[in-house]
Amino acid sequence: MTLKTEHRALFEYIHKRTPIKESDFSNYCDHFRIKTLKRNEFILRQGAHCDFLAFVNKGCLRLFQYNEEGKVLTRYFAFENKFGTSLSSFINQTVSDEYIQAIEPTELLMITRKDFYELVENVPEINVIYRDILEMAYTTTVKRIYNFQGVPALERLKWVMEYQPMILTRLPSKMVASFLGVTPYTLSRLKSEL
Amino acid sequence: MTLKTEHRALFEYIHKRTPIKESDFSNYCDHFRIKTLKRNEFILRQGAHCDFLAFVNKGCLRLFQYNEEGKVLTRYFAFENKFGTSLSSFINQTVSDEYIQAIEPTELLMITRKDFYELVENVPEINVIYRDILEMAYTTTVKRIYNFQGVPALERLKWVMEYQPMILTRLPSKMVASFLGVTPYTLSRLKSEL
DNA sequence: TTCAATTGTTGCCATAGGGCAACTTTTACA
DNA sequence: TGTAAAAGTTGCCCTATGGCAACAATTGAA
Repeated sequence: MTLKTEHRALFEYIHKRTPIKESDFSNYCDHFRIKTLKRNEFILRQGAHCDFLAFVNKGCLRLFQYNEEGKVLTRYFAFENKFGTSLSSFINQTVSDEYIQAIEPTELLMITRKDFYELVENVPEINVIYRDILEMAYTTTVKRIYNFQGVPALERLKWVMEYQPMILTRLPSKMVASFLGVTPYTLSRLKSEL
Repeated sequence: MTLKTEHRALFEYIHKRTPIKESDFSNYCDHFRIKTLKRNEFILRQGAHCDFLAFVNKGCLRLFQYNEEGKVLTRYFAFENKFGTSLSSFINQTVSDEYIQAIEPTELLMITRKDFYELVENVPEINVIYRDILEMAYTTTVKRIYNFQGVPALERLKWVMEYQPMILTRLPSKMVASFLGVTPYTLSRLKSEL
């Protein structure tokens, strides 16, 4: 039995991080169900419980929240071959402060929290993958803190240009600004300084 | 056999989070060795590998790094009953960007990375504790990002006053400023606006 | 393909926070 | 416990970024 096309990228993702046989993967990969989203469609809103984990096959997810003054604060973009979830809510089964939205027409593989934790307990490769997700999420956020604390906006922009160019090429500038923690006016001005 | 005084607080910490018998804990608690630090003493420097996890019995640790211009960026203070380590380095066995320093005369329980991961594999309670540490580290850093991205300095100060008052009462103002991401001048001015 | 709606740019001024200097207060340890 | 060094405060001015308004460019749905 051969793998469905839709599960191919996820298999490669896992295979890159830990030894895994395609035949084993195919035993449980149907827990990851395909879901397509239109541009701007939400899969999580503030106040809801995040009970899923999503792997991006195609398209892009944005994680953000609103601050007290109603300003949009963008924390993360998940492009192809990345996982997206509101991890704090997913882990602790608490209400989410964050929204998750598709920015482009998007195809996801989604697994429920319950199914995922069952795989984490019973499938060593998924256990490794979960550890990997947690570690990456953590190290990414720590880098981001140091960035906001000690790096001026123009340098943050240059960093994104170098290491995450898709953020600039695929997303509206308004969202890039929100990700960088500046207004669209300022981003526009920073660009002209490059 | 009764628990040594030095292991009491760690036992309580674990006990609060997961069922555990004192007699079981005493089987492996000697992996956590006591270490005392003088004020300002370092236990980790940038460029070293962080191969330990420290539980603070008494005193306070500061985690920080320098940015390109040499400015001190403080990320976290670990007071009594908190764990401190440079988690990215600890997890990935990479070189640390961070320093860890005692701010007060400090008493720690330290366990090596090797011993700790052995306990994580073999002792269910320690496995739970490790998951807990990762989750808290992650959710703390995410909150901090949203703080820097969308909350003005005066509000950040008020937040610390309410939720982490020890930062203000026990630490020099210079370090508080660095933690808040402002200069000591600005912190001094913010205080007069309260 | 068009055109209303959204997004991006830029001039102008406002504001938050930075940095220096001078001064005061606190601290540490001889 | 005296004193030098460090830390904290404040006046003054500077810089980075914010916010409004007017305009230009782009977009997407009919």
